[in-house]
Amino acid sequence: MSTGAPAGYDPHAFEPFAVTVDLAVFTVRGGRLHVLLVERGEDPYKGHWALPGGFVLPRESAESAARRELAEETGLTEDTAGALHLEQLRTYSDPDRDPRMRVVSVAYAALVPDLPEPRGGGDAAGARWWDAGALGPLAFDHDRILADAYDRIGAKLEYSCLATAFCPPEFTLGELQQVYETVWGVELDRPNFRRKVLTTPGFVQALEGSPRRTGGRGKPAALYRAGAATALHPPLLRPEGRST
Amino acid sequence: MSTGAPAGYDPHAFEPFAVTVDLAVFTVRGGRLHVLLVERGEDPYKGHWALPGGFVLPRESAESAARRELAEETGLTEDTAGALHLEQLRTYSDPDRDPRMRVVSVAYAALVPDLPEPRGGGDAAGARWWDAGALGPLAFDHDRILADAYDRIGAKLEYSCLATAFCPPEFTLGELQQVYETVWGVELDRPNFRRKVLTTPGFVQALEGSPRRTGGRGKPAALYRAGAATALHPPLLRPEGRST
DNA sequence: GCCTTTATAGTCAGAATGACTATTAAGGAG
DNA sequence: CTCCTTAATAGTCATTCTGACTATAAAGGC
Repeated sequence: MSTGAPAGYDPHAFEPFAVTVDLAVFTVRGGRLHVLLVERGEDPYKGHWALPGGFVLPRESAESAARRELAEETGLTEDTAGALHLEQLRTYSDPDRDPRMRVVSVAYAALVPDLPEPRGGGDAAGARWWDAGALGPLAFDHDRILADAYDRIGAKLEYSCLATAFCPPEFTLGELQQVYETVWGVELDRPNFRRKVLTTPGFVQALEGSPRRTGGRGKPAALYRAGAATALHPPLLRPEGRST
Repeated sequence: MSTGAPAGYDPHAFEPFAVTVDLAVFTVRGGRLHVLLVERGEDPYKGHWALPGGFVLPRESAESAARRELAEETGLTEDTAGALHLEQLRTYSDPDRDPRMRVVSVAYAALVPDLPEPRGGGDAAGARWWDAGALGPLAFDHDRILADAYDRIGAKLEYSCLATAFCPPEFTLGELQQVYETVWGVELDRPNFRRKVLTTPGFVQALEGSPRRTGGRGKPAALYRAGAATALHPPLLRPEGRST
């Protein structure tokens, strides 16, 4: 706000706003994009699945609330997953988006590497990963939030180094390419992808002594870790059109 | 929100959140980027300049509130400026960002063509355009919001057709180029800019009968209006690095 | 009529990309 | 052990896109 409260504004005068966060937590497992959802144990939308989230506490910022919720739902903290990427998406404020009261929700997208199945901690009845491809309707306006989140990360892969956030600390270029192919739903040419990634300074960084990942079916692949760069110049454009 | 209020959650139990909108309204005039600011008439920050904005009313969305405030401050509605572009930026929720109470603010960026000086309508003591280059410190965290807004529109010019929102309904390619040069603070090669814009389908649309803008100093320029496209493929990249 | 200014047309080399082919190095089947 | 399959890696080549230019056209000012 800015122009000052209306003269005589009383914070308690009318039904107040509640402020919450909603999280679209994505991961790539088995060549499919997955989203973390929790099952609602109460009305409204009892039995439906929803994005994890919760109230912003009186003395915390929305981002702190998002990190707290993320830790509660996934058991992850900044330490356990250094690559954790949390990004504010946008805020949803339709007056009727929650039938119980006026709730304004700040949505975040989080990208995590493949994780173990979430422990059922927190207040959620159950939490599990769902294939993002085929989801039944979610509670509240979460379908819309999820669609916006999906658009955002797809677009962001084009001009940022974000894809490494989906990978474990050490990864092969094939795994990185898998991330792009999974999120975009397209196939990329392997040599071209490789050239692009390796000629972009700071995108990835070869591991010392060039260890290789063996045990797979083909020629062992070199290992890399995420580089220092955050932006991609020029961008790595999707074969077709874009959104946003 | 999503997981349900904590059992027994009472909306009136603690100091509630107020939800506001803040607007970074940009225009290009005289080859300089300008921002609309209002002077605060009350403490805190009395006498400082701030982004226009105000409370979200109990039955309206943040976007409606933003449009309402924008109309109040500029005298513009959707009708008067068809090209008006309003875009949600992000939400600022630091617990101490307003010393009076807990205020969560949804920030929007608006792009408008060159407008007459704003009438002093609304509750603001005074409102005027400021050169975005050299601004004194603003009230609250508005310096930060403004910086974020600036980053966003600069980045968005690269991959969207947004620049036309700064132009009047009919414009020349020179004027469009001026927008890019002003926002990015760089000089662009005129023939190359022209080539890029004209070969991007749907970016601009030549006016029927190819009228020309005369009265200027050089050869009269052809007039265009904004095309149907919203995204730029491939993008029009800035000469140097980017942000966000 | 010059001169300045701006719009517009066109050229040319380098960079980046898309579509390929070839080679290397593993595991698995026989 | 040897062939076969699989995947990683190394190149090639043509096309597209871009940046840096030069040239021409059409206005106003003197």
